This record gives sequence, structure tokens and C-alpha cells, in this order.
Amino acid sequence: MTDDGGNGDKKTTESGQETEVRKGPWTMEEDLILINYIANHGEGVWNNLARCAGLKRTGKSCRLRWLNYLRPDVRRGNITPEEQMLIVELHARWGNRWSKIARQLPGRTDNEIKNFWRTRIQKKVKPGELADCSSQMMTIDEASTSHTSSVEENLAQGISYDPLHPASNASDHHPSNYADPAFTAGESGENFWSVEDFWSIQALNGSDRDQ
DNA sequence: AAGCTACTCAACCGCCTTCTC
DNA sequence: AGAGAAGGCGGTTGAGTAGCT
Repeated sequence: MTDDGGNGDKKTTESGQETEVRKGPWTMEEDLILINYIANHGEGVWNNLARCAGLKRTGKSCRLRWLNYLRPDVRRGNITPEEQMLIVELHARWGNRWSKIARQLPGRTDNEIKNFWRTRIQKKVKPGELADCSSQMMTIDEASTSHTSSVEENLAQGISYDPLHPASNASDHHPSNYADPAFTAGESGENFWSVEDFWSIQALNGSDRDQ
């Protein structure tokens, strides 16, 4: 992936100026700019953020990149059998409400769950068999069935459940858990250079992030 | 070793909802 | 109350890669 800047679109602003809007994969530099800006100013007002940070990206693009990839508490890869079960269960209940499902899986994004469903689950489940799917999933890890009832209870109370930390609950869940490489080192050897390294650097530098 | 196929996932698109003026 | 802007969400696509022949 090279940053040749050749994938930009032209967009005309209110003031009549043409600004180039970049599309496609984010570069390390863009990631750092975005992380740095949010660390100093916080999230929100994405269009404004993109402009002020000097990123030639749309607000939507910045928001997506931040939520799905750069957030310090985002956890990628290695979806556990418990999480799989929960996804299947919640999907059976709510359908394709990915963001809603994602809220019950701390550190997981709607995009990741959506991709996971489409690539790992949907193709294995014929239409009409979804109801049976969760029971099939249970055979993956019988032990995980033991907490199903507590999941139900938590859902009923609107409490998110973290399958990786069954003993914990929403109140003691903390993003710092995900600084542990064990949570981010995907089996597929994904490159987590930027996020993990960056947040470590921020910590070392005693960044004045106010959050 | 080279070519092909299947799979994964980051990112974009477009629609809908919510917010602000 | 209405219009426009921004945010949120689900669907889809395409590039990269791993596995197979």
C-alpha cells in the first residue's frame, strides 16, 4: 500500500474552493494525525475534526477509521467461541442490528461482527436454520453454555457482557485491559503496529489526553 | 514456481435518523 | 414546523493474502 495520493476525489466547499478528498486505505501518517488530534481535542463533530486536523478525508471516513480501528479499546481478531455464541444468539434475537449487537461485545465493532457473521457463520447456515445455529455453536464449547443464563440476565438489565472476562461486568470493564498484547495479537499475524505502539508511546510521553 | 481460487477485512456508499438553526 | 447538516447504520465492494493444484 503506497501513499501515492492518487486516489483522491475533488470536492467543492461552500467557499467555492476545491479540496481533494482522499479515499482508500489509511496511511500510518493519517492514522497518527487522527489519533493525535482526538487525543488532544476529543471525538465528535467529525467533519470539523477532519478539516482542523488537516486530513483530506471526510468526517465519516475519520469516524469509521477511529471507531473500527484506532480506538484504544478496540479488540480485533480471535473471536472466542463465547463471543461467537453470543453473536449468534443476539443475531437470532435482533437480526442484522450490528451496532446493537456490538454494544454487547465490548471492544468489538459492528463492522467486525458484520464481517464475521457474513464470512464465518452465514455461509455455514442455510436459510431457516438460524434457529438451530446457536445450538450448533454450543457444541463448539460446551463449557460456555454455563453462562448463557447470566448473559440473558445481563441483557435484560441492559448490561453488556464480556465473554473474555466473564467475572467482570460493565462497571469494571476498562479499556486498559486491551493494552495487553494477548488481546490484540491475532492469530493471523495482523499488523497492530500503529495503534498499540502509538498508545504505548502516548503513555510513555505522559500525554495530556484529557479522558 | 506459477497460476488460480477462496477467504478475510478495511473502507466506501447510500439511506435513514437525529440534531441544530 | 421546516430545511439542511451531521451522525449512525447496514449493505456492498475490492485489495490483499493464504491455500491449493
